[in-house]
Amino acid sequence: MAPQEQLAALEAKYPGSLKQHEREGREGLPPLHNAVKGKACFRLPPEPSGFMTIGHAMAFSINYLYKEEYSGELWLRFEDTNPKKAARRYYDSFRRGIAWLGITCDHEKNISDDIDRIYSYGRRMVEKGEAYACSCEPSRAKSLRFEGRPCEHRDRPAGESLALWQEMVDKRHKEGTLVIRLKGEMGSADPSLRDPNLFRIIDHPHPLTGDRYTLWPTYNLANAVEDEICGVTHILRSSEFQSGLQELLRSRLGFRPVEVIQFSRFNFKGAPVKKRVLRPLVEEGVVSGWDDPRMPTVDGVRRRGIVPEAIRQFTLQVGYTKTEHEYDWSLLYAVNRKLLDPVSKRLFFVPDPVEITVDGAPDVEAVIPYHPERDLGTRSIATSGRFRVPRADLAQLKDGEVFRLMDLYNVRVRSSGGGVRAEYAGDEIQREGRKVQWTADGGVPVKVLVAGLLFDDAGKVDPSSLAEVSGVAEPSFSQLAVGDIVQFPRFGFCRLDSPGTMVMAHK
RNA sequence: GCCCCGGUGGUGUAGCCCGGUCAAGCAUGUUAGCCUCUCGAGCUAGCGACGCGAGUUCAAAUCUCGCCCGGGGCACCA
Repeated sequence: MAPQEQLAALEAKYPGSLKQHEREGREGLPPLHNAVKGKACFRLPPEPSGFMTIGHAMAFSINYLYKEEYSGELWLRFEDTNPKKAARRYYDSFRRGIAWLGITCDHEKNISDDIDRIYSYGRRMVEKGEAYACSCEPSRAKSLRFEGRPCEHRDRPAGESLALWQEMVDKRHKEGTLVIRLKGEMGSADPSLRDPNLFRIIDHPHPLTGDRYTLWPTYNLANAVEDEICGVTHILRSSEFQSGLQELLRSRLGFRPVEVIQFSRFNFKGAPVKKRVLRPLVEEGVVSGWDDPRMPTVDGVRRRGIVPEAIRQFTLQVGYTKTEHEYDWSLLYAVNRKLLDPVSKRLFFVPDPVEITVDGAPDVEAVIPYHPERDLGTRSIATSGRFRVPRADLAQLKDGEVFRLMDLYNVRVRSSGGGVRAEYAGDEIQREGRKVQWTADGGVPVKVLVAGLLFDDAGKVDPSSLAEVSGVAEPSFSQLAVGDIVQFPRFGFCRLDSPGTMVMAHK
């Protein structure tokens, strides 16, 4: 049967089966369940115990994008319930990174501001016998939990637990001796519901509240309470946070339900965002700091010339899924390049320069536009026959071959290899033939840092992943301000990191 | 060990809920060509994927079951 006949037969036997499906690719992020325009509320929940990573940036962007889409509210809420880990410089890192991304939050708070409020919920649960004070050794509690068996403290009278609670609040117990546990579901198949800890004593000054509290709520309780207080309607977070326990806590505390959407962590190839992996690199000096251009931190990618809009667009493109993924940097680079290309000045840069003298060269003042298509202005460069060109280009030229000094004139090589002599060969533009960048007198020495992958395919740290290229740039280079991004043609897009030092973003 | 959640080209995703023009779209990557005073941008063409097995069905990426593989959780971390 011919294809047409087959289709006709199928349609006759199963009417309607062949109706064309609309192939509408998803535009932007998928719609949210139960999100009402003007009533949705989201949160950015960083723990101020490390620097902001690009993973945070993407997760935050998702929340922000939704907040915008639904005209909702957005909280920046520091999850600082572990005084041993929180530090002021990390709060700042997040504030800085969020501002850089162009994310505006409607409210900002720290959980440590609300400890008294969280206490009142805790106290109520203890009073009602829904939570109890437990003095088991951690290892014992753990193995009982593993087996799904309760300890003797579980049946302690509520009054007794309440007295202990008050003593804990009053700092009359030592760290590690007593905790408050939820009377959860000891027989549950989900081990996280088996009487988890709600409060524990941490005798360590907090960067914001000092020594005011030593009894601290654990993450799950603090979150359940805070999401209620903040009026959060939608939680979008990565999947290392399991939701079962918070749901249980919300229902025990009589809180309204919240939509929870989990997605897997945003990993980039060769640069894991886990603090556990990143911290040793800093401490052992493998990288120069948290803002090393190889680091997947916000400070790191900013230094190498990734622009905030690129992170936003990239996030929108890849969206979020529960699939494990490892983004190839080229995906981000492509987005960044499209943003940078139309607005970046082109500046001549000669890596590994070698001098040539052009015999018979006219004295020319070249006026060259900063961009081949856009009007980004021009610069003029005076020349008088002495140039520096890339060694690699010169090495590939045969004796007698003609090449072009870009935007200037043609030159014939006189001796090959390390040849330093050449002669003027007209200025008519030739379609074929090599075009090389050059600098004349007045070139500026420039160092370019080129970031590679911190970890190789085997997962081993590559200490030589930051390459350095030395060269010379044209005089207008010295007019750049730190933070400016330009393209060195045939080399790559680079950002001025400090006077005389560029960091390459990508080709 | 127990509990969740996943598996579509090299990479990232769309499609899966509601089976059919899906011999699978898009982006990135890569190859070739065009264009270009850049190896950038732009344009054209090519390459490349439904984890495995069984079942249901006229028809399975899509539904069912089993298996395999991966991630996360089970902290006095968040």
